[in-house]
Amino acid sequence: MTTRVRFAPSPTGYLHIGAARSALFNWLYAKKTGGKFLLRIEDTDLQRSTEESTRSIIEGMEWLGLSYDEEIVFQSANADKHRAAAHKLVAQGKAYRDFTPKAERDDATVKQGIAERARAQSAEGADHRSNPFRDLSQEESDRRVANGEPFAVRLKIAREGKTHFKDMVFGPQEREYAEIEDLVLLRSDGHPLYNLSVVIDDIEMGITHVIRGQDHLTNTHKQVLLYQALGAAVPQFAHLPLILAPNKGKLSKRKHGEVVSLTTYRDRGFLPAAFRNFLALLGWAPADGKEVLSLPELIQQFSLEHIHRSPAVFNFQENDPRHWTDEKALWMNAEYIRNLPAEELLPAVKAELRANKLWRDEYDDEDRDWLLKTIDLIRQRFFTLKDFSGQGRAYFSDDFDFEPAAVNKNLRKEPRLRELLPALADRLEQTVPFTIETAEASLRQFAEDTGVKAGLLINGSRTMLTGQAVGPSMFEVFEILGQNRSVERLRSGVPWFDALNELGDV
RNA sequence: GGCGCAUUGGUGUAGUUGGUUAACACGCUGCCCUCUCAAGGCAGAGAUCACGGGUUCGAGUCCCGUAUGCGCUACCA
Repeated sequence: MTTRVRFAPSPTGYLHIGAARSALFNWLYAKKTGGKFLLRIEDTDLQRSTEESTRSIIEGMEWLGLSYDEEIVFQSANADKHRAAAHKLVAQGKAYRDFTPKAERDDATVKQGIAERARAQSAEGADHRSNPFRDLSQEESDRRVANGEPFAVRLKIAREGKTHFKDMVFGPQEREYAEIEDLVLLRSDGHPLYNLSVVIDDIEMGITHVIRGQDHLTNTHKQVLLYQALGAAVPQFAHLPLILAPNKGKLSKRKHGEVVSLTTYRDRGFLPAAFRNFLALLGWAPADGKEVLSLPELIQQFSLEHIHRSPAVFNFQENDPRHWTDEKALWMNAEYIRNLPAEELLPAVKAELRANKLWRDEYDDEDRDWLLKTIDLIRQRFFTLKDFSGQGRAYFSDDFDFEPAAVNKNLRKEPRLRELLPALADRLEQTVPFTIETAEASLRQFAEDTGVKAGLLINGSRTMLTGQAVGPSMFEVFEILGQNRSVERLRSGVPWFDALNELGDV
């Protein structure tokens, strides 16, 4: 039988990284087993669901490269089927109508309400099967319906027994029926509820493996009961450990902001492959310990058996721009930027340069080789795609900023540089041909002639040419920037040297 | 309140059926390289394997309890 898995987000916000990881694991499992990966949008909560959110989920998945098979299923379109199934269960005596008036609940205090109700019930000796309408006669029930009395539909769970299922991650699970209440399938306004909808849709879609967050682990028992009542085959389940915030609390938008949104990583210069690789390592580890994995390797290595059971902490420090997200994610991205074949990195760099008006059409043809060489040179020190337009700006434009700290350290400290640098420019202008080797030879000779350390000139040049204190080997920069631009930039400094001194300490 | 799940250095993880100094990656420190900063190489700090009992010749690995965290317990999803 072909594996069929699904990712079933509710479109009530952007794509959360935890959800993105669920999608990834489902997708990987489908690829691994040669099965299908389906997408179902659980938009039954009309109040909170938005089309915009649906779009962003799809975009996020596209960005991660998680393509889905078959048409997207919108759960709201199946509401009639869900209702029909519930009514059929009533007709079969497997569910019953509950005419108890609906209790209003306050979202903010539900948890508290649950605990209080539980305490009250156990105090008066009531159990989950105490509903007075559970054993109402068919005639009486029909009479009330004919009278127009509103009712919810609840699943009728046997008093004795237990449910079992074997979770592929958490192992064998069982639960006493006594622990499970007669769950509501249909609200009194006819609206189908989550557990019913999920089960009906999963059956309908032929889902063979349900891979989802651990928050659904205990609810799975209810769903197993539903599969059985419906006479359907129970799929395999695999629950994934949750992803927690640094304080081991819940990772939420409200509390943690954009760091939990997948789009943030796209917008801040992550390579999808890098983030995907990082995400795969949250709660799962390859058998051989090799962590940087290409997509084929990831698929090949992936297995549900190597997912572990304890929650993963997503480590980041709010209010610290340097550690705004997990350091390993940042490292992974740098790793990809550094090691991907330059050709493969090119499209992402192009998009970044374009967005910052640094792209020139020549990069597509006659200057393509130069571009590739430049990318290769500067990427060694980069962490995100943003660095190509930030730190790397001077390679693509003459209009770049000087880092105050760099100017301070490499230019201002040595007043002689205001004469030395233009003189060096003269020397380099006469260096023909102009290559890494000849530029180095000329500069070193010039240093010797003028009696200064080569390092002084090198570091000064770096800041003059790139605005930065750090960067690639200077002689390679000379060559990449070319003789004209190098010479020009070395000379351009004199006027603002003075201006800078007026600024005082930076 | 009840039920469930988890607990290996700061973080992510490896530790297949209990057996010598608890492994890897990120991060951190130092050194080397060097024109800077990375990368890379080398070295190092950091874990009484949550705690307490047990079983055993021997436990991170098995059992019981405790604590802590998380999840579920809704006419939310």
